[in-house]
Amino acid sequence: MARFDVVSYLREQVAQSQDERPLYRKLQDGLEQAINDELLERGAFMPSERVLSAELGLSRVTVRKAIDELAEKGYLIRRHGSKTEVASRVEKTLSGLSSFSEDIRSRGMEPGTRWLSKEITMPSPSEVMALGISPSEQLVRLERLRLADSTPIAIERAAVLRTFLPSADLVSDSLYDVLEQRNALPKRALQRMRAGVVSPREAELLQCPDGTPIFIVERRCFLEDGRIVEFTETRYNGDRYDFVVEQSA
Amino acid sequence: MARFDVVSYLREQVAQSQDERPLYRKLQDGLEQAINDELLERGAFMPSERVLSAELGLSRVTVRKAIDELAEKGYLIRRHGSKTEVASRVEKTLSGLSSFSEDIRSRGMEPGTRWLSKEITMPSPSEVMALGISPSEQLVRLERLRLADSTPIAIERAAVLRTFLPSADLVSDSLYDVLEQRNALPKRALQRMRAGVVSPREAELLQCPDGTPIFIVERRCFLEDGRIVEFTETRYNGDRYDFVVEQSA
DNA sequence: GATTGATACCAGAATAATACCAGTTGTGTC
DNA sequence: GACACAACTGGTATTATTCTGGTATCAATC
Repeated sequence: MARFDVVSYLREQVAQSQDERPLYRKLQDGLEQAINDELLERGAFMPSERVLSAELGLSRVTVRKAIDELAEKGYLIRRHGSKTEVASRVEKTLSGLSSFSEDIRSRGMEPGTRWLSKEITMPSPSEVMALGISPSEQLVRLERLRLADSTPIAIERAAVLRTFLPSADLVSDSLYDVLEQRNALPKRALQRMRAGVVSPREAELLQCPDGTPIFIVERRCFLEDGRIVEFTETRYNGDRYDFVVEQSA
Repeated sequence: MARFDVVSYLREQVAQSQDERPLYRKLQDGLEQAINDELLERGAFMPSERVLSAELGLSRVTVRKAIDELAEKGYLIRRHGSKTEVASRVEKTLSGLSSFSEDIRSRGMEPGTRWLSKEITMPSPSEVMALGISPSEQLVRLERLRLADSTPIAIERAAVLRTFLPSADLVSDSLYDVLEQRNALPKRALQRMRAGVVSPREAELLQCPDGTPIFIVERRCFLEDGRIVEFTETRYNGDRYDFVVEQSA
């Protein structure tokens, strides 16, 4: 997109005065919108901070803050001495399915993770059923604790076929980043939600009392061609977590 | 939402003098209502305390107390030096949530219903909040047991505004049939799902043991013009019921 | 004690303007 | 093409002001 167009688009976004957002937030939201709507194309370069600052009538500090936030979220790529580039991939994998981290952040809390184990191992009976494999076929299992404001909130156990993930060591932070690099990013998911009661091990990991209700989410992720990639079970402390969904007729 | 709109809406809420609620509670309830009805959108920023105090004619202590209470409940996010933000429970848009009867039938079981009560009555505190009515305004409450193959599986409690349903006797089988006849068929719903533990009364009705996990679904149904019609809470026996939904990119 | 008001002060965020440093890109010359 | 230099870029820092939430105090009323 030509600079002229981007800048006037952003100028409109920032000029909106009927709401209480800080200026950097208006610019951030405007940029994010421009990227999502492909007014700012993937791989394109942004006007420089100084140009945006001058053209939008904002201080460079304000412009930088907006850009930094989007870089943090993966929308933009920052390189010292070089113009900022629109990332060629956007984080979202499945529409309407936000990541745990996004979800926790949206509740005003800080997300965190603690790895419990990453191994190649034999599948459990439910993993055999879910992934449709033989009981003697090994898989990669990733188990971690999910935190919100440093409080354990969920135990997540992901089982991934070795076809798509040969080694557990490939995953440092995000499983989906690795799957994407390997052209195995899921396009469809089935989620099953139910309630349960905390087990002694879970009670210890989640630091909650016996009898605490558990919100259990099983997720099966599929490629476009229908092959299953991953089976993940997440067990949330039911006293601390809920799901909100929207439905329209 | 524009500050002007928020402030005049809240001014109306606070001006209600027909009840005994303290001022901070009126403001708190008004804010909660505005958030639930999405007049105050998730992720939006509030006017500052000082602006609200001046515009609503309340002391800042009063405004702060209302906001603090909502922040404590997770509706608002407080950040020192920065305006208060409406928490965004990231809402997932899901397809495939079907009616109870359809769902049970698709599992090869026969759905059934047993009415526990149909009455015009005073609202509970959560119904007051959910429907945005005054505590002295009566509503229609319909309580029934949901069966699968004659086994009790859920307790459903629906509260409907008398604007849309003047009498409980109008409902013989399906609430939605009646609402449709009265041109009040909901077009949109928000559902909140969480886990809990069965109460003694529920254990008796659902014929399940103490400690059984409960899958709780709260549903708020809206007309096309945004007005709320109904607030329903359904408590499912977690050992017998789960939800399966599909999502795609 | 709870509610509510008025006022004062503190700490942090948002924003602006300016200066300087380090890295990249563009341009001109050989 | 290689190289030097200028211009541009992002990165960091400083000073300053204003607005924000956070805390405290005194006071009146129910």
